[in-house]
Amino acid sequence: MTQATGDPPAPANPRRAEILGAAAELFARRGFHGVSIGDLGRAVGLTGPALYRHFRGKEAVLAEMLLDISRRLLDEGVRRAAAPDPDQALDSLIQWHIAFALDNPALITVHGRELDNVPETQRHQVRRLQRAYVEEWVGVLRRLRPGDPLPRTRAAVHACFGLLNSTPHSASDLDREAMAGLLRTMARAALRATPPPP
Amino acid sequence: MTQATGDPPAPANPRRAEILGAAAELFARRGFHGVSIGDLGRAVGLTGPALYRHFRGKEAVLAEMLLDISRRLLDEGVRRAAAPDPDQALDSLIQWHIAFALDNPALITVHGRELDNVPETQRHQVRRLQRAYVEEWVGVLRRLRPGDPLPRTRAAVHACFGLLNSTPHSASDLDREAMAGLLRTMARAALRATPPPP
DNA sequence: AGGAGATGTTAACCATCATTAACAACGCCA
DNA sequence: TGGCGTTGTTAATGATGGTTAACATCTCCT
Repeated sequence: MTQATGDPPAPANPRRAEILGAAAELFARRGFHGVSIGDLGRAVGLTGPALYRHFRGKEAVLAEMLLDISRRLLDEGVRRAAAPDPDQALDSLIQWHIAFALDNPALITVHGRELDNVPETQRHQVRRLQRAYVEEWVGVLRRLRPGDPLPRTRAAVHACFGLLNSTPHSASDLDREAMAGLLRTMARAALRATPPPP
Repeated sequence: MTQATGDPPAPANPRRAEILGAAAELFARRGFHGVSIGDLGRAVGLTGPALYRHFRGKEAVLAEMLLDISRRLLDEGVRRAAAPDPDQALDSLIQWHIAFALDNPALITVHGRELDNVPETQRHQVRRLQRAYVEEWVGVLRRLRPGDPLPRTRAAVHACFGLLNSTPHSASDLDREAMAGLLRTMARAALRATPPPP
């Protein structure tokens, strides 16, 4: 027994998950504004308005999607960054991010592109989570590059994300294992390279 | 005297350039479908329909923009890749791409995101130009990593573009020179790293 | 059996949008 | 001076979109 109000259900509903999955693919391919509610329903075998039984609206789908991604990235990121040896922590973070990007190319794409279309309150939450995730990386990296000025360390992390998140745009001629190995090698080298003097 | 048909002018019109510049910013920030023709006109101090005096339509603006970017990247890319020493050629390519990305963050963003919204015929042209640009890099890199299987070299180039194109998403706490130096160091290291055995 | 809640559907609404039509001002050359 | 091409404007048009309303099923619990 859920409440009798017109509010969409909060619990983990299989339909909700199905819609979120289809929305990820569509948003990634055509952009948030390029996907209609009709497209979205059709992608899961429904008509457009059926969507309102599960979400408050189109923006709510995006918001929940981005919140979910950001939380998943951060949760595991915190765990991996906690390794005592910064070398191991960094490598563990890199492998985590690569696995996530290879497993969820559409999510990574949307995560990087559509934040502006999330309603304000939730946009702030997503931003906080994203920042926190970046800071996990920055914290580990700072132990490896002690003299590096903080803004540059942060910029290096962002650049590294750009590298790792390029996965969805590579035509993917490589099988998963080869791609993961390549990205890992490149990311490690990029982050360990000695930057020019400040 | 141009022709009396309703066709928009082809020559380098200052208004056209102004519109293209404003469109780049808007498309980068809100996505192609998130920008209306009214927004576009307003951004250059006109009303929406005035745009049709200069372009055949909204898609034509995007098409011309992407064609222009792709051509500029490729033209200079060919020039730089021609350096006899592959080491120098690679470094020259890296610095060219960094300069372009730092000077035109909006263009780089749109270039990477909106290809699907270009009408078919021109989309094919853009794709050809993009591929050709990638192949310039691949050609240089192959001389530096002779044993590397081709698909992996290509994937490495795509990943490197991801790294370099991350510029617009970094909050840019770094001044231009510092950012350029950082990206150059990271890109060089990433591309020179020895990948795992195939 | 029956009633309630969950989950769909179709029809209706209003806003927005891309595009075109009709009309106005300005500059330039014959 | 007169007319034509250029570059604007506002008004109209037709399509599409997000959202809501009204109505239909189905399931499940009593």
